[in-house]
Amino acid sequence: MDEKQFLAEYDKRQYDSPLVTVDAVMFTYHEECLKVLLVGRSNHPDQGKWGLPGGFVDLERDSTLEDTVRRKLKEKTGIEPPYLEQLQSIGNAKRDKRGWSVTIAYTALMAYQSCEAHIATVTDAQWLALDVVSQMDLAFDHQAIIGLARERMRQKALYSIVPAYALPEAFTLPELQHLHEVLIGKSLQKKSFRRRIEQAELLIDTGEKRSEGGRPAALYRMKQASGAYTFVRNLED
Amino acid sequence: MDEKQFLAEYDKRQYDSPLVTVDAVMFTYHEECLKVLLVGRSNHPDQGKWGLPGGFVDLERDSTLEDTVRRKLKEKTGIEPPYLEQLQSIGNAKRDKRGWSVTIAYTALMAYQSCEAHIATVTDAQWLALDVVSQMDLAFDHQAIIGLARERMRQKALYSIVPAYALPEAFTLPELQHLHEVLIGKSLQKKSFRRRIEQAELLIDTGEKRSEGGRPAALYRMKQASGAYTFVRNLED
DNA sequence: CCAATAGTGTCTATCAGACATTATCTA
DNA sequence: TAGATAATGTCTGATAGACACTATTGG
Repeated sequence: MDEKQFLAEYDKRQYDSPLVTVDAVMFTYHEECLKVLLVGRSNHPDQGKWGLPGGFVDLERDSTLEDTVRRKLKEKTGIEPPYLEQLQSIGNAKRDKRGWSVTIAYTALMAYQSCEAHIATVTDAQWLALDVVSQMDLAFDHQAIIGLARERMRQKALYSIVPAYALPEAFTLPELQHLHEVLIGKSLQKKSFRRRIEQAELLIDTGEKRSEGGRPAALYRMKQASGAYTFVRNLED
Repeated sequence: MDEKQFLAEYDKRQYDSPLVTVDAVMFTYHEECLKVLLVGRSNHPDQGKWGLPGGFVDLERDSTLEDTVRRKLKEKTGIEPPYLEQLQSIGNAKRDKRGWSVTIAYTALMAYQSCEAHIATVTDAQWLALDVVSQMDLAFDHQAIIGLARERMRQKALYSIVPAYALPEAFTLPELQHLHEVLIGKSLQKKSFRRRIEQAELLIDTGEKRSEGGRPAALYRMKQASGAYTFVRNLED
């Protein structure tokens, strides 16, 4: 039998295969704390619980897994996030009551402001502070997935400025530093923090300032490639 | 309708879902070069081509994705690899002629010697040098997956001694250094390389030596947790 | 002895940590 | 002016790179 004939006769329905979903851990930074986007589940299973935005791949509409995530996130936030990266896939027989299930989990970052208006119009999606979320009973294994995403972001905070995608396009260095401090879980030396960013020329000074009650801080925005930059030397853990 | 009833009536066959496979990029180090384990495909699609070991999740036998990979690798090599880590999932409508397909790709490392005898007994699996493989026409997108795995290992060589899992249990420092050099693609200062490993106390001196024509080199083995250790400062790229 | 390979001594350069000092705003 | 926050100066310590040197084997 040649391949053409094989493919013509192939019917995947005769093989049992796992459920396939994607889930996104969307972080932002607002009011000095890390928040994650949760969605109220309106369907079984785990109806009524909060969980991560995500869902089934639509074989017609999505041509890649990332299409699926972007589509799901756009439904909830109104926009596509400026940072989206695959986190990890979790697949086992127990995580979903409907049966053997695989989820491809993503981490995403966006500014609180860029979807504030959209979120306000819906009741089934909201930003929740991470320390509140960790006390909640979430759907499926979403609590564990959030834990994985958080740990990954913590690592990134040690060797990159990826967390900056959780801020508005223009931000101050003290603001970025505080975000890193929240992620890493300890305070940082501002001199060290500024020095490495300056030296790597990762940010552009917009020339504008923002005042918080003292000396106004310079507003910066990221250069195009800055998300991909990694420092050779990590901040201390 | 309550959840119990929902689950009783749920039939996943009514929803179209992607094919789900796992694939493993198994590296080893032998005769001064990096090799990857390839398997000759005996079935359509891409029958006759070489590809990565892997296959469909067996919903009955496997209770996690990792079970699937370990099972597939054991079939080909006779043993389970000492290092196995999820690499990335690739899912899109085009990568498999049978239709929308997701593969969860893993990177694995093992010593050449530990499956040499088993591999010799089969004709459909063999170790191939990476620079040979890169010229081959492999099944599906496996060439690209190998590229991803290689890049990940290159990164790990800069900040960890994970590559040591591609060596026999006892190995010499010059041997490990050369493996890192092959991965990174440039030569390293032996002083720097030794110093960081010594200082982090990652290896145990077995007391034995191995001679290669000059002064005999000390044989070491990894401590238990050494694979998880990351240096704060990377080797230069 | 020489050739080959393993391993050390030691200097320099880089960069994060620490912390004191200066700058610039508002009330 | 004081209080607050932003930004800089400068010293120390850790560690990677460079490279010369010594050590241990086999001919």
